[in-house]
Amino acid sequence: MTEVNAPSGQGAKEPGAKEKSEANGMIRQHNEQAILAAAERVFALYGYRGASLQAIADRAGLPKSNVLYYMGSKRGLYVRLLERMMERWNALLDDISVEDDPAEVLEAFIRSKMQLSRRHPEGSRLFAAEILGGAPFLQEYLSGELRDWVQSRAAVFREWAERGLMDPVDPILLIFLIWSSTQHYADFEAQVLGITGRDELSDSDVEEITAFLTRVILKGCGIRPRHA
Amino acid sequence: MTEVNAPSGQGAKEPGAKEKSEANGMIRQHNEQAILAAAERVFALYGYRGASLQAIADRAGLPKSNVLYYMGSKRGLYVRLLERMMERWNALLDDISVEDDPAEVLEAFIRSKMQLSRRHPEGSRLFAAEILGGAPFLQEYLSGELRDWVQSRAAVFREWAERGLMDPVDPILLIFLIWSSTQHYADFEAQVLGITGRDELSDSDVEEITAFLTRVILKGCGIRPRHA
DNA sequence: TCAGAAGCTGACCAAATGGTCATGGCATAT
DNA sequence: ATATGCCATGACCATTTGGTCAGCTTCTGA
Repeated sequence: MTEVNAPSGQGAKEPGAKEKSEANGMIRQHNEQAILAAAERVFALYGYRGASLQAIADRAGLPKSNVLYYMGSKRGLYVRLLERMMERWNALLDDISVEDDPAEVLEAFIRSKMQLSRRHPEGSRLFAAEILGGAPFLQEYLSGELRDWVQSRAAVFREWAERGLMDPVDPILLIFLIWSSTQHYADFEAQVLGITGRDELSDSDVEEITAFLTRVILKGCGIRPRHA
Repeated sequence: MTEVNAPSGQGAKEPGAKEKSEANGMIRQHNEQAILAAAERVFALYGYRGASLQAIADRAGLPKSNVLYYMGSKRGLYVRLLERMMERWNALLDDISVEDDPAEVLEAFIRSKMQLSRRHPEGSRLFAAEILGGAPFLQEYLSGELRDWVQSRAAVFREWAERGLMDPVDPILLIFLIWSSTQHYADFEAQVLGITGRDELSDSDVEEITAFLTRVILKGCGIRPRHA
């Protein structure tokens, strides 16, 4: 269920997080959204420790107390953002079967991962910062849920290889290759923009990158570009 | 010259950084090394803002004052680490010519980049954290020196493509692909270990990864695996 | 032997940190 | 009107931050 665990200490009471029956005031929803967006940006930029509630509050246009009022604590806010990002991440971990077409599956895989990086660059960077810092909050998720998912996907890839539909490459390394090469365009955006001399990536840039990665990776694994 | 520029403010006097003629005391050298190593780790874990001099001092086994005494300021220490990392990085940006063998060049490229991630994981993560935070200190380097290097390499790749030695893929995207897929094993080490269930990557693991990346990327670009 | 420099560090500082709380505003239901 | 509950926030707190400095020890050269 994508449960994020804190490395120590138990959760404090969080007034804003207790489901509020329903019919949340619009003001509340609006403010919560503003805080979450601001926090995602600030945490992504500075990491968990480097981020300050003051900076988040400023960016959300609210007093610091208000942020605490809604989110309870810095840690709670951070965990909530991580969980939101893990949900997005999980949403594209769809199921596949040995009967599917390798080319189609891998292309969809690359494309949806690329879209995730593009649609939620701040969230992607937040995730990256968390891993970079040793994944103190996500360790359990990584070695649990996510690991299982990777293993099951790897089994399918291996079966494909045995049926001669692709080269017998290490399927886990292949997954890492796809993750890293797509994630790169969110996490290292500053580098990409600096080197290419742009000030942002357009939709067509992203399309081109997706096509490039699909082409090179599929060919590199000996997958014919489309089923007949 | 790999000069790192601060985003604002001018450098303060740094007693420890002024070249000390030569014959630096062994104590000094030892302490400086301890501080640099500790700082690299702490900055990599928590980012620039999240890192505290106290944490660095503790890890180096020295009082906080001593860290300031050697390094002058937090900013100075950080810049120095970035410069050291950029030097290592530059060391593997060797020259190539259109006459070289594509397979050899790309394999060496992948291998040396992989070695960098392996030999200096903390430095790699420090670099990643800097880029993640928008590259406030490295922007100039990225859009200057590094950009030039990329462009010159790209020209060679294009020429190879025209001679039919490789597919006509976008050379810049190819460079990004190699950077991201190798960098991944330093920056996302926590994820890689969590998913594979190991507690560290052995030399043979690294060798296997290098072989995998070389194989897939070369084949993916239509480069025959070795010159005759 | 001794003066001066270099190495080192505890005490201290203003500023910023995450978090608490008493209070005030403002709707709706009585 | 008046009471009730949520919304909102300024004032405040202990702790930690990066950085300074006076004064200590240790080394070096004459």
